[in-house]
Amino acid sequence: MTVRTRFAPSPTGMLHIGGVRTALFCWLYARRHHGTFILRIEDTDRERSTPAAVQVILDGMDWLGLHPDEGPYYQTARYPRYREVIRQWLDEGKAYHCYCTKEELEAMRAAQLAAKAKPRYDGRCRERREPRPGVTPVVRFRNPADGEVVVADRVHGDVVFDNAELDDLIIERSDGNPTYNFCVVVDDFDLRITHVIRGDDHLNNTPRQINMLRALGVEPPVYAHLPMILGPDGTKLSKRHGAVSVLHYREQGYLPEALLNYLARLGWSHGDQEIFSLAEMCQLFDLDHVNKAASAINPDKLAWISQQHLMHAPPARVAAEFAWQLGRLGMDVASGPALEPIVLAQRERARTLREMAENSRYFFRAPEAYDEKAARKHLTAEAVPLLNGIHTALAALADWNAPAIHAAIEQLAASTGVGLGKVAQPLRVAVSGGGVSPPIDQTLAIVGRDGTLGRIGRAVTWIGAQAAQSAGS
RNA sequence: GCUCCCAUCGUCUAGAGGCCCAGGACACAGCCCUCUCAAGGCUGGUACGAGGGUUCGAAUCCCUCUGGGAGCGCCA
Repeated sequence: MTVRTRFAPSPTGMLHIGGVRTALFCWLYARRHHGTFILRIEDTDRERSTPAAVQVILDGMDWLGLHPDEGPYYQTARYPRYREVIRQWLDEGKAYHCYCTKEELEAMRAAQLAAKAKPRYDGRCRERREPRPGVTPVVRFRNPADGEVVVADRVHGDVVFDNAELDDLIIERSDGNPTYNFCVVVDDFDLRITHVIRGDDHLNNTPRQINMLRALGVEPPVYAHLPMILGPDGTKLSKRHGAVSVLHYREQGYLPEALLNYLARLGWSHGDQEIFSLAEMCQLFDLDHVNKAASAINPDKLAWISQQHLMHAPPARVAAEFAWQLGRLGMDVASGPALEPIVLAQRERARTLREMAENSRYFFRAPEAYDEKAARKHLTAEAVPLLNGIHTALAALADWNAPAIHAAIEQLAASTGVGLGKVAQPLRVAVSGGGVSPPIDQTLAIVGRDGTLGRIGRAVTWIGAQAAQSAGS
């Protein structure tokens, strides 16, 4: 039997990190077993589901590369099928009409809570034959009254529930719409889902779903309930703490495979390995090494993993996302230097593509001002002869490339009897505007000869102006 | 309140009775490398929630407690 997994988000909010992790594990499991990954949109909540939310889910999955093999299926498109099952269950006595009003139900709940009992429907309409005038009924599933249900969970082991704890849940509302737990069961059955991988907030729903599956005449699929993901502070994910749309991570400059790598390690492990390519994850993922305990997001580690991927991904691939980030900063990529050399020069000093872009501005535009501290330290009167000297040497270079530039700088340093840093730092500030950049030869190679010579000249002029100003004041 | 789940360094985790006076990773500190910043290398500190068992032996098995979390909707 081929593996069939599904990711079933409800389009009522955004697709955040928790949902993505669930989707990832479903996708990974399907890939690992050469199975089918299905996307199903659970939009039976007509009030809160929106097309925009559906689009956000689709866009997010697309950016991440978690493409479904089947679907998306929409529950709202399957209403006739749900009605059919409900009719059948009504005929077979597996479901019944309940004429209790919302007020009655509320009173019941209040009384039970007051008696320190678990609030649940008491089954008072179970044997009712006659309709009740003026009340549009709901349909309830007739849950077995006794015995127990065992959820054979791949991450938690066997979890046993008493049927006595379960009440008869509503499967069709009085407005005729089916409800979530019921739709899930019918869909998982119709779609022949073999492995239900989802958040463990659904563990408590599972025994009811198993009972309904059995009413349908099938044995349940394999279940795997994943632990929750918590915010950096160890509390539930909220808007304040990490519950942001996945696309936000793109804006922050993360490579999708880096995000996915991080998420895979949140709750799953393969010995001591931390860095995984997509292919490795697909090959190694299993349910046996999924953790049972909830885990907190650690932004520092995400950033580190991001950098690892930046350093090891093909430069051409990084360059594509890098271009997008530069564009966001208003850089004119088309008329600037080639991107791949910049990626190569910058990737070990940037944790995200966004950082890389912010640190690469001077490759596209001459600095408008010098970093104050760096200028005070390096753009000094002592630096002027050095800058003039290197200007001359660089202007005379036959070939403009890093080794040649490096040789020129070394030669100047040697002939003037100073260390390499004495030449490199003023040069770095002159060209980049600050005290930090890739190795100076690489930096100059990318900036280009014209740009470099111009910026050196401007720095010398600036030093002169500073001197004149302080002399005059 | 009831039912269910969970519990190893600050964080992510390895660990399926002896290999563990607990290993890796992030973060942190120091050193090395070095034209800056990084990257990289080396070194260091910090953890089995508590109490009872079982066993020759327990982070690993059992019980209780404590602490977290989830569910208990005509929400999904």
